[in-house]
Amino acid sequence: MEKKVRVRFAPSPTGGLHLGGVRTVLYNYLFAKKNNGDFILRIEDTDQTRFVEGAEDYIQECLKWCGLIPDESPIHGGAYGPYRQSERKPIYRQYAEQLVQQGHAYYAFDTPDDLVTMRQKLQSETNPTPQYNLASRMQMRNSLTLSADEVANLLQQNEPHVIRIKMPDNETLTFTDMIRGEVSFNSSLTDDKVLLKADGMPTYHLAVVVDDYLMKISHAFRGEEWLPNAPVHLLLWKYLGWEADMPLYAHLPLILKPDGNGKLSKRDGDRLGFPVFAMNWKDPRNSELTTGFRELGFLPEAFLNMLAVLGWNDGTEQELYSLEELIAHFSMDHVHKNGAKFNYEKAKWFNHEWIKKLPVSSWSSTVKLDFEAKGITITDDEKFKQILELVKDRCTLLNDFYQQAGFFFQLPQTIDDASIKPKWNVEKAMFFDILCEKLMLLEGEEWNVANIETLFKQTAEEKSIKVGELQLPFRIMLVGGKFGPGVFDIAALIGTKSTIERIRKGLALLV
RNA sequence: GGAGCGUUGGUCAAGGGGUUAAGACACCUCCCUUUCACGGAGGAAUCACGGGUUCGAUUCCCGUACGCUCUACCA
Repeated sequence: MEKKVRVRFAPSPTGGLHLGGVRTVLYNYLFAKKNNGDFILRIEDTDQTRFVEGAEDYIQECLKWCGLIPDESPIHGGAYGPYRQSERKPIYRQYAEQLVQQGHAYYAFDTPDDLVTMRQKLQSETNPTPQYNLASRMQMRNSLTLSADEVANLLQQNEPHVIRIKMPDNETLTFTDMIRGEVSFNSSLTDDKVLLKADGMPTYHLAVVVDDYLMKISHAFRGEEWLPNAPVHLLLWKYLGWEADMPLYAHLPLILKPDGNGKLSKRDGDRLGFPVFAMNWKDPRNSELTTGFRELGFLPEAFLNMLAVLGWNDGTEQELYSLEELIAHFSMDHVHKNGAKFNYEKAKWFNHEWIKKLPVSSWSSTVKLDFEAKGITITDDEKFKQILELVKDRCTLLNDFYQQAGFFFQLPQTIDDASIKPKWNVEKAMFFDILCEKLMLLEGEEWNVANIETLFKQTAEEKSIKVGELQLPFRIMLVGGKFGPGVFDIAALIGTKSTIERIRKGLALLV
């Protein structure tokens, strides 16, 4: 019987959702969609000490912004709930106990101090990080070394304990990774990982296996950092008797820091001046705010597109993909094996391309919000869109529009008169005076780009001044600096009154 | 230290025994534009090293180097 493709989104809510996390979710999503499968959003909150208040909602909001999950929360829906690991505690205990009974796991009563002591005792030049493994387990306080009675007694007395897997001696464990092909490990080299913690919560190792089985997950994608732990998971599937149902694993390459080497971290973003989180994240523990791609003015389309091709491509020259196109083109065998350095310049390029590609109406409301936050009220939406259309070629981020188009709605705050003054003279002042008078005569429909330009050039000719020498002063008077679209376009859009007002203000400043 | 994984221009990368080794970002030059962009034309720049296998390796194999990840009652 063919198994339905079912993948999971399993972010851990320990604060923020970084690029790698979103990309893992994205590949999960693309693969599921491509194969008409389901996906499940599961919250891995097994680590209560790092679990952060509000992070769960944050993760959902990020994924909604990206368009990867529908508006109604999938955490609470679906047939395989509950989806929070903290709500599944009894389930994990049951399987952990089962493993103990089968002899594949054991109770360990060692205190944290005991572990430290063991590590110190065993530490040597050739073994800098001693493990709780077949070499040391028989010297520890566990159900392998204690008598059955003692163990029963300790359990009876609620003595704090964990359940650890008993790694077999010298077995070769092999599995096929969707990206890397056949990978094998020697079981002796992995330690006896804790499966169930003293607080009754499972570790990731137990939880993923149990959840993946119970939720009938067919494919599991996760970061490459999990590869060394795969043998533990493999063994668990085997010991629990579920080997036939084990999902296909894909260990995704890491996203690396742009400079130097190593995994990209939040700190790198702060240090180098770019975001690493999808959205703004305010850590409730210290009120520290980390800016996200969304708030910086990224389009979700661009964000996803950029992430998708950082580690995957379809073998063609295409670089711009919509979500639909990604679904159509995505294939796991084109996912790279090696990590990729994140390049913020390229990320911005993607955003610029998407600003140009998407209709203005699909993002104008976001820009409108930004304008309003900066004190500009938009009353005429049509005109607003017209303006955005005019300046979008020179905007890389949504937040750039304020700089590129704010002057359409308010007089320039400052005038870069230093750029005019060196070449300013009486003749030019007279030109602008005359220009104002002439411009005032243009009424109604006559106030358009072509007429303004003609008038401007005619007047320049009459005064025998080169048009080029007059355009820069005109621009600066209108917008305040050396930026913005064509001067005549600007004049046409801001209207007679405002144009003349700005010229007069400029002239007054240049006297 | 050990294990696993990786290594094509500065970055992202295509290709995968015979190629002028695609393309994109960034960079440089020029054109367009008397702002800045956009757009157009061009340029510089790459197969980590050493051995095999082969008529022929960037491509396959083995080593070496380098990098990364893991080596927790974190995920």
